[in-house]
Amino acid sequence: MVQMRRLKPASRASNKAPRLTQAERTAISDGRMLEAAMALVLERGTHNTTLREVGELAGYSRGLASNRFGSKDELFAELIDVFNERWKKESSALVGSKTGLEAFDAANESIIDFMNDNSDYIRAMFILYYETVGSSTVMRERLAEQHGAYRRAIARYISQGIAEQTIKRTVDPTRVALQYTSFFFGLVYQWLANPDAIEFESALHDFRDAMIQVIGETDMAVRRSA
Amino acid sequence: MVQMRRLKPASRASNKAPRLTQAERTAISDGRMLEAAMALVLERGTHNTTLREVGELAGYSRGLASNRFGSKDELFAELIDVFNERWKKESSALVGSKTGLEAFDAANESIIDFMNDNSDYIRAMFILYYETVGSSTVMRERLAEQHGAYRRAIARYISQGIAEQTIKRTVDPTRVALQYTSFFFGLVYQWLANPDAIEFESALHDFRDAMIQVIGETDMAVRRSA
DNA sequence: AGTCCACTCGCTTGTTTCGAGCAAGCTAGT
DNA sequence: ACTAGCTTGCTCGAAACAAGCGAGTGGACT
Repeated sequence: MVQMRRLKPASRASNKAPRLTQAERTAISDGRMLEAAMALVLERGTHNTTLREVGELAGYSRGLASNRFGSKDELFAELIDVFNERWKKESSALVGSKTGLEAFDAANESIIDFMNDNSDYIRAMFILYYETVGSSTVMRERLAEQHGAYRRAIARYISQGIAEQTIKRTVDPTRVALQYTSFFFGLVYQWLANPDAIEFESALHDFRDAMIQVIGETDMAVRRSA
Repeated sequence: MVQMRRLKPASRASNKAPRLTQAERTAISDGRMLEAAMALVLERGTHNTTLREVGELAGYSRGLASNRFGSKDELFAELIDVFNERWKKESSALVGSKTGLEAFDAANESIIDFMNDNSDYIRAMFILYYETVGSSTVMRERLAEQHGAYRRAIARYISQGIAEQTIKRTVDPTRVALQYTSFFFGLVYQWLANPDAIEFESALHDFRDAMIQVIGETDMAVRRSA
């Protein structure tokens, strides 16, 4: 059970006036509520989280979450957007200007890094991802859009790898991309259901190696360099 | 929108007395309600399906679904159990007494068959599977149990394959099993989000071939027959 | 063997509780 | 005084539970 202590509400009565703009104020309360929502989703899933709890855990009233986000669905959509933003930033920081196989490996490692540092974050994110799949068409379309983006990103790395002759030219990038994303989503799914049973990092490395063994140019079928 | 016509309630006033036991009676109404629940989940997801609708679509009253299953969660748990039962039957029919690589391929094909014949069924089943992952601990444990069973089954086929020398003896069955189940769950997940983007059958075949290329004895790295 | 009563059990209906969502109201800064 | 962030009041609907209804059944008594 999450301790329902109310966080101090935005310290408005501070001695030196913080001098905030309106946008900054709402950003603070929104942030607090999103954080609270994440904690609650982690603990009980979206289903058993109420907007009342979100508002109160964030240090506000019963109704604020409703008032700001309009609906539960929109709150969670917002959460997913925040997650995606942060993920994209993390990933592109590690991939940088790399291309092809190198970029692919960097992306792979960025997932592992992100996972190690923010496993709760990731957990909540994917709970949202998976629960959304049975929702309204609107939500599902956004999800499909995201999935497509992942697949395209991977496919691009593979194409580059072919151009750079680190990957066999007989390989179909979109098929490989689908294999990779499928493996990844499925791995996370099983990890969510039973974290103890899944060795996340080594599973990803194993899969990467197996994949390169199939799609890499023969002299490339080596262990990734640490 | 599902047409909300009430099905004829169990024809008790039949001319030749059906002479049913209590257990048979409840089995009929339970079955009708599970069927209704499936249809509604398919159409709107678990979220937007009410117990009232389930009962009424099945041809009964507002409250029966509640009365029988106790809670929404338990109804869906029951649905999952029914699905699993049917799946297991289908699968073991095709696997039969096969072992090793043959059994693995048969299992793979059974999925494809089941998919082609009952895609709605599967769809509903996995919506439930994925939505459950963020639920209460009890539910998640059942899910974890299921996942573990799948992994163990695949691992057994791999082990047999090693014994039969169709699969390299350097292969770790549990790792390969995890790769396979991950791929499968992730593929279904993306298919749920966007059925049009995913070519289910060929994706499974592709993956199977890639896997065998890695784990099969060199002379085994051939296309599956048919 | 036939009649009747009481009981069982599948199903319904009444009711409570609680969450989502909306609207109107309040209040601290400008 | 006005704006804008936040709260409170309220309505609607779903879940869950309890009490009730009624058809069919078994047992007792004649």
